[in-house]
Amino acid sequence: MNWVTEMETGTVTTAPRRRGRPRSALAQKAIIEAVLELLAEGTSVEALSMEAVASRAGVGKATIYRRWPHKDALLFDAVASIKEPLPTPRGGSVRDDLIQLVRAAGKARDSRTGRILPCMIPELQRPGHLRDQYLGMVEARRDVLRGVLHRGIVTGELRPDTDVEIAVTLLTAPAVMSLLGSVSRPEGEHLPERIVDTVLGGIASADPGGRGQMPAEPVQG
Amino acid sequence: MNWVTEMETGTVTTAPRRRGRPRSALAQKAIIEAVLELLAEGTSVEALSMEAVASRAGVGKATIYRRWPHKDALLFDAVASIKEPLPTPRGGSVRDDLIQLVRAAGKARDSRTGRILPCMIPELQRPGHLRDQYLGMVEARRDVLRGVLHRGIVTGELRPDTDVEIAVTLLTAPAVMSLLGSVSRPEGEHLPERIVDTVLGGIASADPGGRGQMPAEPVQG
Amino acid sequence: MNWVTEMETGTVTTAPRRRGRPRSALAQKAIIEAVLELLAEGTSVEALSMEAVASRAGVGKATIYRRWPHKDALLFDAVASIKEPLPTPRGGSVRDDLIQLVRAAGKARDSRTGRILPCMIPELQRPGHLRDQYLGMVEARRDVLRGVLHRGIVTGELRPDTDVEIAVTLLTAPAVMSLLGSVSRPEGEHLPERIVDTVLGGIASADPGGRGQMPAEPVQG
Amino acid sequence: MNWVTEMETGTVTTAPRRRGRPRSALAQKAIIEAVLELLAEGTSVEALSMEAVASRAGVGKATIYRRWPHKDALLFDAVASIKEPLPTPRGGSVRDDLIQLVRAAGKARDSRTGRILPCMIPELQRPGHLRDQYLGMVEARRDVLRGVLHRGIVTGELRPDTDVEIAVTLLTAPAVMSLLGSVSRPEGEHLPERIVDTVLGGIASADPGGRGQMPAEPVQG
DNA sequence: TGGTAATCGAGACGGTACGTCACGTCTTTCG
DNA sequence: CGAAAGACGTGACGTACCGTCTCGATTACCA
Repeated sequence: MNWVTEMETGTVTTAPRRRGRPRSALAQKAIIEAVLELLAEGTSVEALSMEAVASRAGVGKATIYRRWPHKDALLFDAVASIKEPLPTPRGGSVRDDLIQLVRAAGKARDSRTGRILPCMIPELQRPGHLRDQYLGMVEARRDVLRGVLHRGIVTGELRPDTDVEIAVTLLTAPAVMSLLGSVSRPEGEHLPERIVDTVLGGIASADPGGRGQMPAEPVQG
Repeated sequence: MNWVTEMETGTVTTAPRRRGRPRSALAQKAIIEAVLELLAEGTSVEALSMEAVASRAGVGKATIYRRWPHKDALLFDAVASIKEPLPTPRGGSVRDDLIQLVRAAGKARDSRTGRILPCMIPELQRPGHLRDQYLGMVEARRDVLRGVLHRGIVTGELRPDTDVEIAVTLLTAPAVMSLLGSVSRPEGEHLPERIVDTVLGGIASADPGGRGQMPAEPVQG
Repeated sequence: MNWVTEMETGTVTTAPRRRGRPRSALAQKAIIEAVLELLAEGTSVEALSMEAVASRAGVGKATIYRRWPHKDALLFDAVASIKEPLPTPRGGSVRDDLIQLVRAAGKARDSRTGRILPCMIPELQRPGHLRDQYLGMVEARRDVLRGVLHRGIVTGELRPDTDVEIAVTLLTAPAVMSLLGSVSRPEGEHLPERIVDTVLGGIASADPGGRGQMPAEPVQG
Repeated sequence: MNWVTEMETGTVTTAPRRRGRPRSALAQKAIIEAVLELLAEGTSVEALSMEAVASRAGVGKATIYRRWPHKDALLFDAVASIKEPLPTPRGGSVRDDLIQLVRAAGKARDSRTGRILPCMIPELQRPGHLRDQYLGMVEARRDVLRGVLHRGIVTGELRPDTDVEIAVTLLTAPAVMSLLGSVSRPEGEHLPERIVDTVLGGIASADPGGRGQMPAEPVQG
């Protein structure tokens, strides 16, 4: 899942137990924690220096580079370490499950997490480890959502012609908006409920002359 | 609107014409263009060096720093310079207008623009010039969307209890997704139409037992 | 004698009177004066900037470069401008003439002059305009000294086997020392007289066994 | 004695051995050597850039600035490092000792040394480390000369009324002249012998009417 | 229990980019 | 048309980090 465990996790049985002094688990944790502290304090990814991390963690620079090959790798692990566990829908009504998932996703805008995640976005533009692993994490969450939607179609709670991908995108929208941080977002009570209900019910009038539900004709941009 | 025009725009009537050799408009343009080229080539914000910009633009470093005080300022102006003009809805049916706006927003994922915009996201987390100006630009676009939605409520095309802020968020989501770049996005033909129609019509069945439209009871996380 | 006069001195009669605004003689003087002020204030040649000169003189940089091609050229002219006129011996006794010349040379350690001249020394190491012109000025002064010494040999005031070149060097010594500025120098009343009398009379005892006047034998280092 | 040893020399007994990787003695030497090479190649102090030094020495700029705070400091240490050891007179006749000392001083005009030393002269005008330390080195050499002259007075080889300070200045002059480099200097065989003998014996005729030894009357400039 | 070996904090290493300043030239407007 | 003002491309300044490399000191294990 990350650089450190990759290199430390071997076959369970063999466990060749590298000779010499083992690596300090405290140092490991202190380094990750130092990165998160600095990012949460408003240090930009650009301005975050390995030297500052080492100093804040009370650790030598070599101790960091022994574990992570690059600054990017450390950053990714640090960000990955704050991920909440994958939510599992309770299996009640589709509406209840969606509300639960949207609420869980909305937690991502919590104080520290919400300030840290956006730092990684530019790194996701170019192909590479960070992008692939980050994408995997995001897709896992979206798959949970897809599962609930497909179940809703099967149970008849959702219309059979439901555009699942579009629906996933819409239900994820508020969490994604919170990543941007600076745009105004809907607020108030029962936000997850309002979102889910809007997606479920739509906003068009029941019948304003046939418009809204069926496209009158394709519109060219 | 940006650092350069701020310092060059004086009282409209007087135009005192600063003494000495005027700043070269060619250099100005070459610098911005060099930044955009480098970003589009995959250079990360972190790796984008003023020295590379100067070299690419065929310009001295001092010529850059004479115009922008920081790398951030230059980056913001460069990104701001590629903004498309604010779209104006044609004023047909609400559905048509929304499709037009979503399509216009989707154009942001065009080759160069789409690769450049995400670079600025981390800069938007901390208060400052970049955040405020970027926010202003984004809100202007969202206001256009709000206007169309309110008109729909008045004309009866949209339900009177429509949650406008939620709807704005849902309709903006796909464009934002494409900015993030790394998550899977819905694809295929007539994407703007599908998005708008999903938001307009919802996904819930007409009546699977009263669920979907009205919450049975508030759900606690 | 310097860059400016070379290019400005024409035939007296013709005086073609160049068109346009004549060059300001005030600017010329202000520039030289600014250089001397800055050097006397302790600004090293290395730290002395054309920008500072222009600012101090209340002059544009181009006005300087229109007159002198390089910083070195300006520096040389500035230093040359403080040279006292060539001394002419009165033609009395050789001793009196030497004292007069030594005293005139000693004046070079006057406050401002003494602080400025040493700045040029490193520039004299490499061939070039500065070196050649400076060398010419120095040699002119030494030639006056040589003339007096040769006259002394003719009149019998000096010994016929006098090593003129060595004597010139010795008589110039104190002035040269004052260029170094930091070494301890002889002080007290009647310094020129003491120097000349020491060179004239030597320091060896009249007869401590033949030593001192005539070498007992050549000594190898 | 210089910046580096100052900071590395601790209490002789304890030698606390600073933590971390020790500074490379090779880099130290390479840097000094690079400065001397560049100066000897004719690079002026003004034109000598730290970047060129680092490049020539195959060293990072930080490695230089870790050891010397300023360009001046590095220059001084570089120049100080080429100082020949203090000469010790053999203790023969005063004449022999003086010739030995003058010859030793004359060696300073050897190829590289002679081209490097004059670079420092302007730095000696303003108070500061360079001036003080340079002054100390020069005075040590002059003290050796003073010692020989005083011994000569005691042994009777020199006249009891010898003006020691003037004599020191005269005997040092030729070496100083050679440092200045651009003025014409006496040349030929047995130069140290000719200088010493001229100073010892003077140049005045034995008796051209009482002049030369005793001033007829004080002369005012 | 005493080697052996990899770890630790510390910090120097060769580089690269930063943002500033001065060079000598060029291009404006004003007098 | 010259003078001032000041922008131009160039390149060095001294600083800060990068990722690597020694240091002496500190742990574990294995013999």
